[in-house]
Amino acid sequence: MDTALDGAIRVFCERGYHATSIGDLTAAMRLATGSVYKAFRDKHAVFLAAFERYAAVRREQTRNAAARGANGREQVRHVLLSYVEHSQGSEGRRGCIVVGSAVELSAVDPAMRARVTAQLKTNESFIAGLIREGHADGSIPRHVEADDTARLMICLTQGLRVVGKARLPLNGDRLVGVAMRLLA
Amino acid sequence: MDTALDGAIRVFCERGYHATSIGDLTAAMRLATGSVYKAFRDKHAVFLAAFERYAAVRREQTRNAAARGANGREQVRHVLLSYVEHSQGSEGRRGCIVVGSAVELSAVDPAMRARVTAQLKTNESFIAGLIREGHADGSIPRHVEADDTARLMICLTQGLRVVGKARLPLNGDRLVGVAMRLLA
DNA sequence: TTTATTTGGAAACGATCATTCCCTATTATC
DNA sequence: GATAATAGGGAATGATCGTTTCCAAATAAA
Repeated sequence: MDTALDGAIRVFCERGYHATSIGDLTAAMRLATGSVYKAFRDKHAVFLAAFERYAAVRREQTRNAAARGANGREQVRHVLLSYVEHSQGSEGRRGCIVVGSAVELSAVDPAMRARVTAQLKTNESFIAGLIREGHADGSIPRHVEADDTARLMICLTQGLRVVGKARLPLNGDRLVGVAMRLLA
Repeated sequence: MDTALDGAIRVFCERGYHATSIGDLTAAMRLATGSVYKAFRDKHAVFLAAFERYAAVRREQTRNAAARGANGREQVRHVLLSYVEHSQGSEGRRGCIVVGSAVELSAVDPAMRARVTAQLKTNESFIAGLIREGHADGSIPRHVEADDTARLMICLTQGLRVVGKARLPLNGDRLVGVAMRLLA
């Protein structure tokens, strides 16, 4: 089932919700029409399940990236680097289902909007926590305000996905090098 | 005609391309179906015209915002402030047609992708130019690299539109205050 | 006034969409 | 081994989409 959902994630990321037909879904999930409707109530339910799985995987990937840093500052740096990497290449061109949901659905689908904001806030407070760790371990100056800086970094990460989907090249080292000035 | 296009912009921003039906368009443009097809070849042509007009208006608004600054650094600050303002409130909830096109169409529509990247690059080099002005007038230190910083700021602005569409509150003064550290 | 010409509006069309229904294997139960 | 139950696949269905076509009204020309 997860392998089928991975296929759904792939096609939903690439084309978004409305441009993905049931035919696209059955092809990507390697399931027949009837089987999809046996497992999910409707297309919206497939999208919701794909979103949940995608968000969970991405949360874990972000936490793994942070774990590669030795202090708060380095942890933030690795999170940003991870975001740039995921916004590039084939995955970057495919796109992010969270950004896609925010842009395509949040205006007309309160349930999806709630999940988008939840994911954004989770990541935001995770980054704010890393900044506070940096305060504690001395790697980030105290005058760097955690909450505002974290919200700005969330904007940055979501923007990376947009720019990456438009296929502008993103140099991880240089962009993150510039972004780290926010922690100076 | 421009007033009709403004209606099209409104509905395309809010719902995106695929979720906007011809019925939505005729209502928003205050035109009957036949009249829309008399003025445009098809739905895609309406979207393209709406995109062009939106992009031109936004370019001018961004340049007007920059003109409010007395030096390079202040000009960048006003551009960022302008983006936060446009990403908030009813306009922020409505969304940006450039971001929408990047997310919804750039994967499958090369013509639209080209226009998205053109708009991003135009804004990027505009910001880079402002930073170089700051270099010249002494308001921005020379060690602030213009191109990379400008690209990062483009990511930031596009991310602001995503986060604003998800209806997270954005405090302009505080966010821009944090972002201005990039020019320190 | 009458006749072209143009503009706006609504019904009609084929195509495609999401969804349902039914049939066929396959597995589990007795 | 026979039967019941379940899961998967694909054709049928009603609705909606984008598009076309035709008609009426208004304007300009004669």
